Amino acid sequence: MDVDTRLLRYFAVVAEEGNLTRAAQRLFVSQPALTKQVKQLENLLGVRLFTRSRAGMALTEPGRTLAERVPALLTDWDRVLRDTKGAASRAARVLRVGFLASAANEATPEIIAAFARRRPGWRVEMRQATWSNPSAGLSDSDVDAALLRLPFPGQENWHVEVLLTEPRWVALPSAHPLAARDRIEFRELWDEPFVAAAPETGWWRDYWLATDEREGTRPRIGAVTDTPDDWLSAIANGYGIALAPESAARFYARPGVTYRPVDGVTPTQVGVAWADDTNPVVRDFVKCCLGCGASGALHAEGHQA
Amino acid sequence: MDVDTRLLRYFAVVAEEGNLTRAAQRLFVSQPALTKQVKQLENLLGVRLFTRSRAGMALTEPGRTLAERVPALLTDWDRVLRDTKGAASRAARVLRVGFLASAANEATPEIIAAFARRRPGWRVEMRQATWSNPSAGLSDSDVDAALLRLPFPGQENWHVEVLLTEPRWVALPSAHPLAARDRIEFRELWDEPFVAAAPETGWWRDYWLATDEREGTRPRIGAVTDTPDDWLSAIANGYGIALAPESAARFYARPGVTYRPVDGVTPTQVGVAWADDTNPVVRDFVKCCLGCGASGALHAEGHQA
DNA sequence: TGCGTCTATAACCTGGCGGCATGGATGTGG
DNA sequence: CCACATCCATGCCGCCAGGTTATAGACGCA
Repeated sequence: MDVDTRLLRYFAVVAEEGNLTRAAQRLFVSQPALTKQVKQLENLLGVRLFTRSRAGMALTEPGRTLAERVPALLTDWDRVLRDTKGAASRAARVLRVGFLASAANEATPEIIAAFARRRPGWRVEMRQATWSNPSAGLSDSDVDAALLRLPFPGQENWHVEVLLTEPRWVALPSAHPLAARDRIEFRELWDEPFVAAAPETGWWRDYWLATDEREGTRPRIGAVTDTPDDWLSAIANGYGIALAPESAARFYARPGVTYRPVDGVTPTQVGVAWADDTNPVVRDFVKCCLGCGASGALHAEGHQA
Repeated sequence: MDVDTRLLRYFAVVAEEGNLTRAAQRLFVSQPALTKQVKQLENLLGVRLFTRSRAGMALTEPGRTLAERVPALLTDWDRVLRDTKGAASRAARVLRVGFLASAANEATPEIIAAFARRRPGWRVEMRQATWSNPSAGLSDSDVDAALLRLPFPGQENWHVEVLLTEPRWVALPSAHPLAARDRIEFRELWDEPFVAAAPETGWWRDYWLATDEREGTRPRIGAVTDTPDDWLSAIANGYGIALAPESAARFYARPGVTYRPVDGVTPTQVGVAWADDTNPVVRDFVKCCLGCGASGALHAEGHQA
């Protein structure tokens, strides 16, 4: 009897949530689709897994049995997936490193060089990820390690080391009145339209909208972008403003976009994350990040700030 | 990253077989369909799993990694499936027993009665299976135990106890010339058209065509049926003849169909099979089968034979 | 009585799976 | 040397299953 792991994921979330509507939101599918999928799983097994009521979905006895064991199945599968993809890159002597645009910085070339010295014969393959993939391929085991902005969704599932911390600034259209100012209070930006990440990124989106630091004020969304290019264009074209790491001022300078320091938002960090702590090659890479990354990045920053 | 277990099953068979064409036959799908599925799995993982050549499909290094671990994943899933369905029947105090039509006999009611005495409060739910499901639901964990004709495909995967042995006879249209005879040599039937089970039943079909006892002569197929009713009709209408257990002469007597003893074919057995040997209720049922089943069945047989 | 909060149903669109027929590459035997 | 057998790949088509939006139905609450 065959099942798609998607069905099992869906089931697990509904079981945990006890509520179709909320589960559907978490899974980024419509509620009717979830209804159908749950029903299909029940038909497939020939077992009623939930008792429905207007209060929500409550597990039946066999439903509980299933719910207890599905998570292990799914993590087993993830593990096999990782090993398989890992075997491919190991065979090719390639270390796959994902990164979010904003997480690569002056230190990155140095890290790669250091790794090359430490592991001759190996090649680093850098893969840039879009915002809609906030773990930069880690969650699909598409990469062995990732350079990321912290915090990121699912951070607790991986090994993470912080590489550097820097303040968040704001990127605005150069014509914007506030662009003339030297420093800006975040409170002054509450009513501005923001250029945001896709909704599927969950609280990652919220983090860069700083929803926690708005005292309840709802952010206005002026545009949704998925890559640095789109993002810069959207800002330059006046669709909105956006928070960005200080280093973006150097890496993503563009006519029409001005970066300014902001007071009143927490700083952001760059970190390296990886899944398999038993892989010596990955550990070497992490060491390179920590070694030259920390000093190198700080050095560069001190230089240019 | 979601996968259907079907993909994994397909992959496992191709990996084991090393040959798409043969794997497709084993899986009862067309070879192009398999090609596509294997390719899809490779695309999904972003990993080349096989190296193709005219010699067949050879696993790559990552392919080997995957092939080593997929069987365990699949059996884990089967296990969870069994536990979930089992939880449902346990909660309802129902013992689900599958049976192939020809495996139920005079002893069956007695077995059920004995079980009812041993487990008051429990109910036995008898589920008749079609020929296309030779394990009578055991393979999908749809039943806790099954009364089957031995041997059956996948027999080695389950616990099995033999309940009785009986010769195979032949069922023929009453108008058939051989119906006038008292005994028939199997060799005389080699050229007759047979009423057979569906091809998907693999060697189960062959067993009832007695292909092993034809010294290479290809059986002729006159009709394919899935249930006793169809089967009887097909024979009565002269589409073909068929081997059948001796007891069928009593249980499936019908005008137009005559049963005759056959020499030169191995006898057949009825057995009880079950998956979960740790389930005390199932063990009780098996005991009932062995206790009253053996004596009862033999008794009844002696009576009527 | 009307509203908010659940889940279920209906109608529709699309993509993927499976089947058949066929192509292309490559050894093998008459 | 050519016809054939044996592999895997491709093209085309029918069908089903998944997703979406809109809406219905059940029920508690103000």
